[in-house]
Amino acid sequence: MIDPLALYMRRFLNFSDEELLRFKQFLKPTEIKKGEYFLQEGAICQNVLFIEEGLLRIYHLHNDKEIIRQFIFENSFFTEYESFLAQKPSFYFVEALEDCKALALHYKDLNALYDSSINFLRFGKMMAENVVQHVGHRYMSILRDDATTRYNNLIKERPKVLQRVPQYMIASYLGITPEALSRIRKNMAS
Amino acid sequence: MIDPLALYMRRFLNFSDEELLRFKQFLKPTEIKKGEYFLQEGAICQNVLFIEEGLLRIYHLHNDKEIIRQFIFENSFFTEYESFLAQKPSFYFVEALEDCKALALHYKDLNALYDSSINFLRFGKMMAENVVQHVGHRYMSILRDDATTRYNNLIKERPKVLQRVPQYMIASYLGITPEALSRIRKNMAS
DNA sequence: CGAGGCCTTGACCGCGGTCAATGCCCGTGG
DNA sequence: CCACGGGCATTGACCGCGGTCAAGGCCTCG
Repeated sequence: MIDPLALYMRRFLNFSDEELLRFKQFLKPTEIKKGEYFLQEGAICQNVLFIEEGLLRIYHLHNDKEIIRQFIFENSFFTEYESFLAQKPSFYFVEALEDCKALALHYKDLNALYDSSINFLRFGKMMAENVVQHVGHRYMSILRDDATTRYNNLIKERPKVLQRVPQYMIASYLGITPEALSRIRKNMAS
Repeated sequence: MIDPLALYMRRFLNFSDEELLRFKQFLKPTEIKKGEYFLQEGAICQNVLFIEEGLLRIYHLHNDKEIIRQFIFENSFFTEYESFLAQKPSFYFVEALEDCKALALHYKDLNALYDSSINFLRFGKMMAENVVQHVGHRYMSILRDDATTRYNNLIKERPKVLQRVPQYMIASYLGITPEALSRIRKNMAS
């Protein structure tokens, strides 16, 4: 039987069946319908998600403008680190762009897992290190590349985004306006 | 006796004296003179540093232009995560802007420490999570704020940088040219 | 058929980049 | 002690990328 969660986790560490079973005991199946929020600004992020189906976006509101930080697809873990780790109010919104099925792991349960087995701690460390690399890339890309280059990189590296996310959100993710993205696409066609 | 390293580490976890001693056994005192490199592009980052004195910068070379990613001051840990974790060639240079005294911890020794005590693993996880937050902030700041705002934030949040780093490097760190920073400063005076 | 959301297009503007000239500071050597 | 040179900051002129505002077209859905 297919078990995307086990597959995912074993790509990083070879967890025993017993460990995976223990891990899964804490997971709570959750549905987030399109347009609903997993997290709102001001709320404390209590859970890590493993997304089985669907698509989320995390964005920040600044002067009534949305700045999209990331799109999160199925078969990956997600949490709003800043709020989750410090258990303090978040500056971000996390909204479902498609109907989502996910497994939620609560803050206290995760910490219990960390204390129960060194492998979970290793895994948590690896997840954080992964995020460091990913955000680091995007940070340098913004400093280094113009908008057209960033759009081309997105096409190459995450084509799924183009297919499943409306253009004005992609623009926000790239750090430009919908008008600018429209012009970039026009210029690329010629 | 003052022990900045112990102070630093105990701000995160209460390590026992025995643990700290074990940790320190692996540290190798290192000097990096102003202008010398801790890491060059293409080399593999073999060490984590704890910087006791001095100041480093990490930058990337793109079309003969330096893009400064970070300044690293005394009393903090540093490594080039991407190269260090995967033990693969780095895209960055790490250069001393002032004479540095540092303690170097080798890749294999760090991993031995991770295996020897869960506290070191916890600490490593916290360091990574710290970087996530920090880089995350800077990422959002670039998307959200114009250059003047970013400069003002730097003044507020890291005034030491202004005192110890030449202006054209600050400009690079902010993602603008020296000329642009000069104009910003001029406008702020009036 | 009408309404609203999204994409496109055009006109205009401003932030920041580029290039070149100038000034300033400071270390070095005649 | 002064002259020179090199590195850094500043200033001005000009330009282009991307933002802003407004209008128009297209789709979907009620």
